[in-house]
Amino acid sequence: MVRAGLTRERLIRAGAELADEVGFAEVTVSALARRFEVKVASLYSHVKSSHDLKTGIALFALAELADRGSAALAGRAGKDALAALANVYRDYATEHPGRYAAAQLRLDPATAAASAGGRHAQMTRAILRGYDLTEPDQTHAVRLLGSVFHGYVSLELGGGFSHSAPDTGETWSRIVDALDALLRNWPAP
Amino acid sequence: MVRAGLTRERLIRAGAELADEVGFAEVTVSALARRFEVKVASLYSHVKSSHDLKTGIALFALAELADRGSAALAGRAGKDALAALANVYRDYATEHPGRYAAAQLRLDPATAAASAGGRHAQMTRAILRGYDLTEPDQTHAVRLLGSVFHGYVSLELGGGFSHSAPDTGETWSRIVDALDALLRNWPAP
DNA sequence: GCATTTGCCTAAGGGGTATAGGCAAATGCA
DNA sequence: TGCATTTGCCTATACCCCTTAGGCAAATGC
Repeated sequence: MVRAGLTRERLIRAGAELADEVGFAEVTVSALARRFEVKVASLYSHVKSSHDLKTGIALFALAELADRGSAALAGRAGKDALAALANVYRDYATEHPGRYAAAQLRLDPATAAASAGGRHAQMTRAILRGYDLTEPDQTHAVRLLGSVFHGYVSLELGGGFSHSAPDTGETWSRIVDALDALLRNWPAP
Repeated sequence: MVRAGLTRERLIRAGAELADEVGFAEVTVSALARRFEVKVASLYSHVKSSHDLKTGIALFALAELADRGSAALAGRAGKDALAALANVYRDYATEHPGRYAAAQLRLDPATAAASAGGRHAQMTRAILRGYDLTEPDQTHAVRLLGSVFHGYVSLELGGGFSHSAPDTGETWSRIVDALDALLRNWPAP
């Protein structure tokens, strides 16, 4: 019988594509086996479990998103950098909703530490170098930016803003304006 | 045989409690049946499906959260109101993580329209009456506040801010300060 | 007190997860 | 090139969750 050439990496990539098509929650070992025209049990030599598969997809998405962020940030500073990173998150979520959802998977501390999660925090910190913030305000601002990016994108993706004017792209760019103004004029405690 | 006295409402309440204990994703018709010491099939006279049960829990949580918001907002305005509503969301998520997760369930448009979702948007709009914003900036601001509240709370709950100083309560109150400053000084387009 | 309704039950089928053990294809080495 | 070993995918099996159909007994209504 001809072998399918399964690999942990191929399974994770295919899982990411499947997530974008049907949603991350619907990514299942069985569905993936069907996609490769292979029996379910065959996948268990390559991934430890369904959870392991999903974790793999999450790490993949986190890294891919961090790569896009780094690329967008190169050569930019200040508001320009802020808008660029903001758009990376929003565009990624639009193009790859399943992967974006995967990136939100709760990871156990050890896995999280080894993930690209730290790169994301570093990118936000890099943007803040264009503004005049010192600790602990810088950390507060990192958390605020993370919250806005994640919150907005997930509400928009979840349909929370649908069917209402003005359009969400307009709001997004005004929010970036507002964040820029806030960072330039961060209130004293 | 003694009847258990099942009711749609009792099932949804118990489902909400179960969600807080084991996580919303682990709320299952089977688990609920075990909790009532009843056979699984018995629940299907009260809820249409597993999805219907989860939707019920989501609507319950959305309404409960809106009630808390209304109560907190009564008699407050300006930054005081802003901080009060912000804390309602954060405290609810801390006390009832499963219900908070349930409130994030994506609802179909008809169900969403009949939910307490609209009350949430109205509460945020009410806060903005204490600031000097006109449309469309008011809508942009509503979306920003929603994004920050939801984003911060879900990142904090997901462990995104863990193991790092300063503590998250401190950041939260500084973020409320920052939002207040931003709303008082919203940038022109 | 009896008929009707209601509530929970048993039975059964379908899909996902996971493990054990088997056979054949690929690989490595003389 | 031929044989032994390793590797990859398979069948079989068991368990859990979801869902529907149909049955019997408790509660309700007249």
